[in-house]
Parts: sequence; structure tokens; C-alpha cells
Amino acid sequence: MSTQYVQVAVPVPMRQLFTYQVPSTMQLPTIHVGERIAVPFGSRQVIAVVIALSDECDIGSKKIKNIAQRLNDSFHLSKPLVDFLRLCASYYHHPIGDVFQQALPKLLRQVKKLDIQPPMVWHSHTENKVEQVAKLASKAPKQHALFLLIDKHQGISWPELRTLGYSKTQLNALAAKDLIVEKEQQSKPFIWREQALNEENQQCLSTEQAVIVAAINQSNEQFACHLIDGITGSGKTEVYLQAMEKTLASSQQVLVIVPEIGLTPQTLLRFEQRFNVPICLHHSNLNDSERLDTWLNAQQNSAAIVIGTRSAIFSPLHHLGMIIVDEEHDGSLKQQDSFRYHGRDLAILRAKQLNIPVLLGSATPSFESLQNALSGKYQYHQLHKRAGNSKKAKIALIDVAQQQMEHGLSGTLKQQIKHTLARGEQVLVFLNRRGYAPAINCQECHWIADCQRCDKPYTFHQKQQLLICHHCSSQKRVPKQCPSCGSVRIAPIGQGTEQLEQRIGEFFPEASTVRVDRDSTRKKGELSKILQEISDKKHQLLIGTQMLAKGHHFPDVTLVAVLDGDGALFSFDFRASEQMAQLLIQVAGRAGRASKPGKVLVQTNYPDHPLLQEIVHNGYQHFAKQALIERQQALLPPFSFQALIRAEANYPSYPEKFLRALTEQPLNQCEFAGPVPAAMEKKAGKFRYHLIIQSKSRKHLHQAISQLLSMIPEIEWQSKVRWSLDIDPIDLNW
DNA sequence: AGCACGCCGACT
DNA sequence: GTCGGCGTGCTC
Repeated sequence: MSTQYVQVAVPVPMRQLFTYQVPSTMQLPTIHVGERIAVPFGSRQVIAVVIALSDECDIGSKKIKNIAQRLNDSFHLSKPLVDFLRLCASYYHHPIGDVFQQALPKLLRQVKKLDIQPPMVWHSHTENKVEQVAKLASKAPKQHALFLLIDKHQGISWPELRTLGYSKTQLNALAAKDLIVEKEQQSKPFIWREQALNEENQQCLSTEQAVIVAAINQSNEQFACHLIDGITGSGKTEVYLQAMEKTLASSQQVLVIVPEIGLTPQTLLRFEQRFNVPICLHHSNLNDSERLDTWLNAQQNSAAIVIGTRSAIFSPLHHLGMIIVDEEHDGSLKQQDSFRYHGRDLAILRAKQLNIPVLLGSATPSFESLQNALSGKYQYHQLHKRAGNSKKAKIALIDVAQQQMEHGLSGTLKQQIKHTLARGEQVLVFLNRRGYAPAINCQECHWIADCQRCDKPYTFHQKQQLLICHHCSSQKRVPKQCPSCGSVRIAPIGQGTEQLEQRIGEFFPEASTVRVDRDSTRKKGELSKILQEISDKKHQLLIGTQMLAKGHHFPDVTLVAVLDGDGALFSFDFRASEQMAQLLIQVAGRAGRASKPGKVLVQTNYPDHPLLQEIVHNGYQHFAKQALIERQQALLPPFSFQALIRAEANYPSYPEKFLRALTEQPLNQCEFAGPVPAAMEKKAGKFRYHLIIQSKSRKHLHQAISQLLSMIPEIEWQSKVRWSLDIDPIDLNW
């Protein structure tokens, strides 16, 4: 008996499945769960994924439609992947079609016929031209290095080479010299061979590292979550690499999830140099067909290792044996729009489902993971020792309450910067506010230029001579006169990075200054250009926002200054101090090197604040344990679980009325907090409110959300507002 | 999310 | 007169 009906996930934001009839002409070959099909939906045709098969119809026969077409390609989803995606949709209470859409590369979501080019990879020529290569070594070292890489790997893709920092020009130059050639990739399944491991690159493990690798190996065949808590430079990557060996050696695949900026040439090179196996990349710099290549390589088992950002968690790896989440505390692992999933949490979910181990690594673990480790839910591994003899940077506070400040710099800090520059070393100055000044005002009547759509001051950008709203990106000319009193005495107030760059240049005219923020790196390739200049020591004074704190190593920076250390201390977001501590420790780890340890100076008005004291004197672990006690007393995450419903509308009262109607529902062992106006009540012309649902039990929270969602259609304000749901929210300010 | 349908304002 | 603005409702 063949299948008469299928239930499918359709790419629309609706929390339901749709049923279609399978015409008898399409019943063979047998239709499977995970198959992509084209269906008529409303007035258009869309690609849907088969979720369930049935012989009965649960819907009125007038409504039901036939499948338009079965796509006879091999790009279907496996049953375990379908199960995983259903679990994702259910955990996040998110529309299932939307979840499936995230898991499919764009090219596989289009109805129009696919024109699939086989992926191309580079090989070196067999009749090696030894002399020519030797000549390259002196004349074109970069080309030489590129040749050696290709020669060693025989079949490396352009996205990999690009990520490793090579250019098309260099590639073309080698091809013109007939040293390398581009061939179609042979998509043969990955099978481990002895020579796939380059043992000469293996580092000798410390006792600490060896114990961890052994523990991971022991749980290799089953689910276990390992938290590897190790300071920067303690050799986490080496632990990953050696822990992967056993999995790869059994011809199973490994998935590595990294933060958005984490896929640096150095990281990829470590993997390339260690394993001579096919590695595929999955990140935002890939184009549609490169994404499809990675997807297909994963699916056809021709990729051994997939390294990617959060959405790589949906890679169709059929022989997945291990998942690694690097920098598990990093905010970029959580998607902050539409489907708000957390890459780390889904990694754990997927590992559990496949019964395989998952490794979380960080120098500054999230409180969630730390608590799970401390409570014994995860295996907790600490790396205390730094590799080699390098010392970690010291963090110290500068009490600015009693000091004369000049453009945000205290006298003490200026002295320190001066000394550091005099020694020929680099200084990094943090200020988390881009633009020239966070506001402009009238000096007579104190009128402030506010964005009408957001009710917040415009940021003044001097270079562009514009007022820009950092919340909705709207722009405005700087008024010549105050619209309120007519005065022409209009001046900026406060300081942003643009102004800081200018002022600090005046203080230290002998130093070359560079600014790294969203504005100065807007152009493509600009960031890597600046980073290169920094590592070439073309600049001595680096000024930047958080952007500069992530991922990059600055061995010649020996002084890091944080101008405003107080922002996080009194924030109403309970995670602000956690995030600040992580930032401080991360920068401290990135500055300096073995021979020249770095120093981090934090300007504060509250040098006695217990949280700051804890970080400075006892380090992240002690700080975290202290802060966890406070969280427990206040019953905040990770000691409770939260969901956040955001609502927005063009009229001020609707969002609140809508959310208030929800709070009338009695809940089982869950509490409401709110509705409250969002931190920015008005943004881009919309009025926004928040409602938090909190519970000590995840199960009860889950039930409460189901209950609330089911009653939403009956709320009279429902059609007047746009609402969204965030499970385990991180940023409560949005 | 799309897309159609429908009801009001300012154009050739 | 009709073009098009976006509010509303529906999609197996």
C-alpha cells in the first residue's frame, strides 16, 4: 500500500504542518520523510519538506491539494536530521517551516530547477618543477606557501584557501606557471587512512591536557558533555585536535562550531596541518553555491570535518561522531532575530539525540555552562597552566572618582600610555561608543536633538557631518540653530571613538593612531587590512569598540585601557556584569606575549565594588562563583528558566494590552514578570513591550508557553500587534 | 512570509 | 475616472 497523504513543513512562519494528497502517479518510488517536494500554497508554489506520511486525511476534502511535483534529486534530509529539526522547533516553540528553512541552503529552497556545478578543488601538478618552486621561495614567498599547501593537500577548495588568507591573484599566478590545476572534486566518502594524521605537528600534551583527552576518549561512544575551562593560551585547541583523533579514526565526522569572527586563518591552519582529511567551511562569507557545496559534502559524507558558525549545527552530517563548540560563552552563538536559537544549546541537543560526545570550550564559560559543570551535569575539565612560560595579563583598577579627567582619560592612564609608547609597545583603548559624541545639545536652553522615531538622542558623526540614530539608522543634518530657542550655540556632549581618536592623537602626537569600529571598517576587507597594519606595527595606539576585543591576538599590545568600566555594574540587565567580566578576561588573554606580558587598566568610579574586586584579585572563576550565588538567591538563570515575549505596534497602548491579556492566564508553577516597556520603549517608530515568563522547571515553562500560544488567537489585540517569542533570552534590552 | 482582496486619497 | 497606499485575512 503506498502513501496517500503527506504532512509537510512549509516555509511560512506558522506553527503547524500542512497536509497534501499524493496523486497515484507520484506514489512510486516510495515517498520518504525528509524528501523535498514542490506544493501549491495559496497562490504560489513553494518547496516543502515531508515530515510525516499517512493513509488518512485529517482535513476537509475541499481544502486539500495535490503535491505539485516530487523533486527527483538526492538532496533530501535524513530521518535523524528531520527528528532533530522537529525537536528544535518544539524546544523553541518556533514555526517548523522556518526551522527547516534555516537548515536548507538557499539554492535548495528555490522552486526553479537547480543548475549544479560540481565543486572544484586545487591540485598540484604531478610532474613537479622543482627549480621553479625553489625560485618561488625567494621571489614570491606567499605563492610558495600556497603551492606547498596545495601540494600537501591535493584537493583543497577555494573557500578554504581564501579563509587561510590567500587571494585569487596568487592562485591564478601559480596556475599560469602550470604548477597547480583545478579539478572536479571527487565526492568519495571519507574513510580514515593512517597518513591522514600528521603526527609531526602534534604537540606534547601536559598532564592536565592528557587527562582531559583520556576522559573524552573514554566517553567517545556515547553522549557526554565536556566543559573545557581553560585560560587563553592553555592549549584548548590541542585538546580538541587530539580528542578528535579517535572519532576521525573510526571514520566518523566532526562538527566544529566557532563564533562569528572565530574562523581565522590560524584556527583553520591548525586543523589543516594536523589532519589530511577533507575539511568544509560554513560561514557568512560563503556565497550560495559554496554553501551548497559544503552542504552536499556533509550530506554525501565526503567531508570529514565541518567548521562553521552557529547555523552549521544544521549540517546534514550522517556520520557525525563529535561536536565541538569553541568559545561557548560567545554571544554570536545565539541568533538574535526570527528563529532565536543558541548554537551551543542545539549542539548539546543534537549530541544527545545522536548519543555522541560534545565539547564546550572557553576561558570564560557562560554561567549556564559553568553551573551545569559545577553541579556535575557536565564533565568539568580545567586547564590552569599556560603553555610555554607565558604569563597572563594583570588586571588593575584606576580610581577616577577623585581624578581630573581629560577627554575620558585620567592622569594615571595618560602616564601609563606614555610609558608604554616610550618602550615602543602598542596600546589598546576601549570605548564602547562609536561616533564623535553620543548627543548634541543647545548650550542656552539645553535642548537635545532626539530621533523622533526612537525618542533617543542622535549620535553626532563629525566626519560625515551627520546626526545618525544608532537605533534605527535614520540620518539628519546638524541644525545650525536650536529649533527650540533659536540659539546657534549647538555643541556635542560626551565622547565616542571618533572623538577619542582625535583627542588622543593630540595627547600623543608621536604615535600613529588607528580606530577600529563599525564605522571605520564598513568597507569589505578594511578590517583585515587594519589588523594586518596593527600586526606590522604601523600603529601604536589602537582605539576601538568591543569589536577589537574578539578573536584577534595582539602580541605587541602590552597595555589595554578600558575607559568606562562602570557601565555594567549598575545595569538592569542581570547579565551585564557577566559579559563585562568575560570581556576583560578575554582582552587580558589576547594582549602581550611570553616575553612581554600585558596589563589591563580599568577606569572606574567604584574601585571597591565587590564584582570588580573579585575579577581583579581572584580571577574569573571566583567572580563567577560569587555571582552565581547572587543569581541563586535572586532565582535568576541558570537557577530558573525564562522565556520572553516581545510585542510591538504602531500605537502605544496595543503591545501592553496584548501582553496583559496573556497574563490573565493562570500558569502552573510559572510566573509572569511584566508586561514592562522595553528598554527602548519606542524604536523606529514602533512601541514595544516585554513580558517574561519564568519558572524553576523547564518542563513547566514549556507547558506554559504552549498554553499561552494556544490562546493568542483569541486575544482581541492579537491582530494589532507583532509579537515574537524568545526562549532562554540573553539580551533583555531588545 | 507572501499574496489577494478591499477600501480610501491624489494624480494623468 | 484609475493608480496605489497599506490594513486584514488566508494559506493544506
